[in-house]
Amino acid sequence: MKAGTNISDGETRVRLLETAGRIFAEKGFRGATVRDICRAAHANVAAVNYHFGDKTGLYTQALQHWGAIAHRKYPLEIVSNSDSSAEERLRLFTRSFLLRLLDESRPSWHAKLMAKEMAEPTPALAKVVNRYYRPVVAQIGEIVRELLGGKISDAEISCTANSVLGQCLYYHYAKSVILELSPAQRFDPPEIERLAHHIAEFSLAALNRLSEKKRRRTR
Amino acid sequence: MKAGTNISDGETRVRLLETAGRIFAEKGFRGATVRDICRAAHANVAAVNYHFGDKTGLYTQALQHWGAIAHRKYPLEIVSNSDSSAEERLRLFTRSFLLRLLDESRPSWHAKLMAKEMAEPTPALAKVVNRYYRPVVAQIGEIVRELLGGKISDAEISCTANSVLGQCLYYHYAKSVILELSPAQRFDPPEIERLAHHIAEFSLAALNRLSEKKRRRTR
DNA sequence: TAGTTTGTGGAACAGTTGTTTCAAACACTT
DNA sequence: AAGTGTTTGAAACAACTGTTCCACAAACTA
Repeated sequence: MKAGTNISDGETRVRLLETAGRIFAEKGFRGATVRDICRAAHANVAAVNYHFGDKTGLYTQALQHWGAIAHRKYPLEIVSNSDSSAEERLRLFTRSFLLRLLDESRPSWHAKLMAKEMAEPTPALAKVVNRYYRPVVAQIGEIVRELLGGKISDAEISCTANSVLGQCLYYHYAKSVILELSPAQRFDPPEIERLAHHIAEFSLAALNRLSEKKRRRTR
Repeated sequence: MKAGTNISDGETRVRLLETAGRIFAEKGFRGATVRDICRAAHANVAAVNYHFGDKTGLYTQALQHWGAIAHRKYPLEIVSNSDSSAEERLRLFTRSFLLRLLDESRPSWHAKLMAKEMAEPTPALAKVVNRYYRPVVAQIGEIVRELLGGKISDAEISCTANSVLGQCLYYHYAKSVILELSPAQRFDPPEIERLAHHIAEFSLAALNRLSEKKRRRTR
């Protein structure tokens, strides 16, 4: 019988899930081998196929596993349910988003897995994007809409949200290049704070200017 | 004897170089197999090791080959030697940079290879970054410095340049995710034009606002 | 033309990959 | 304790990987 129906599936299953998240995040889907993962998880090679059917099954479930953890650890409500102004929520957003992406100290592998998915999509992309990335985009979209004010087309909102997201994600996926260009660059928490602050202020400056322009035009 | 010293190395060499660029750009270094490349280039498997030593040799030389082509095709001088204002040069920059990244019609694989390098660095990263990406960063850095005005720290310049670069590159490396989120999104030349325009206006709004603020503060 | 270098083609090699097999060990019910 | 289904472990499989070998053709030199 295939596993997966039982709730408490032993512990090798979760051990594999946890370890797979780390290794997939490090080496990508193709780069990570089943044997690597199993060795790190102190499990037999056959365990992957027994518990998850095949490698892609393990990948998909690891993605969801860590997605749920990230969801619990960095809940979006902190930003969206806040009573703060839109400006302050944007600052909160860039800060928490960048922390998710760059903080090495805590096991925030879901963000790294997502980044790998972006670079080299697998069939699991659609599900993960809709479940975990769409809310993030929706959230920054709302903030941007509020800051721009007035009635703006969805295309414009989308572009502007992308501008904020792009600034944040750049530090993650171009990290190695940035380090090559300026080896002095650090990515410790205070530096992350500084980068998040800059992105927020840059974006707020743009948004304020653009909304002013819009108001002046409609006057 | 190893090849490479002779200038006209037959034609299978260049055929491999050209084909390898395309396939490495599509599948990345690990994903692309020597057999794939050789089949597409109508060459024997042994040809790779004969002409380039090994797979990484082919990769490195393909990277440089297409780097040189991109350098010839989209010369930076168009932007930096222009007599236009800094504003106009920023618009030119985002437009030409985004075209390099997204235009599918012409074989601009160097940008795609660079993006793959960013996601999963190989030992060839350092050379390629210093030769082809550093000038790009330097250029946008200069434009930003001029637009911000006054004396600004290098760290600040760097952050701001990254903000512009990040906005552009997002559309390239998150392309599949963007398509999943909004399938109606197109990436044809007029749409690229629109995106480039948005990025330029967003960034200019931010830069103008920030330089105003700076001026007010130092007054 | 004879001899040497240079390039090519097909086959094979050694290593790694995901996956499967099957017997032994385990947990759990009756 | 016997019998049940479930999980593990070591080995092997088949396919694929980069790479090498070697015979042969083509091009050039003397």
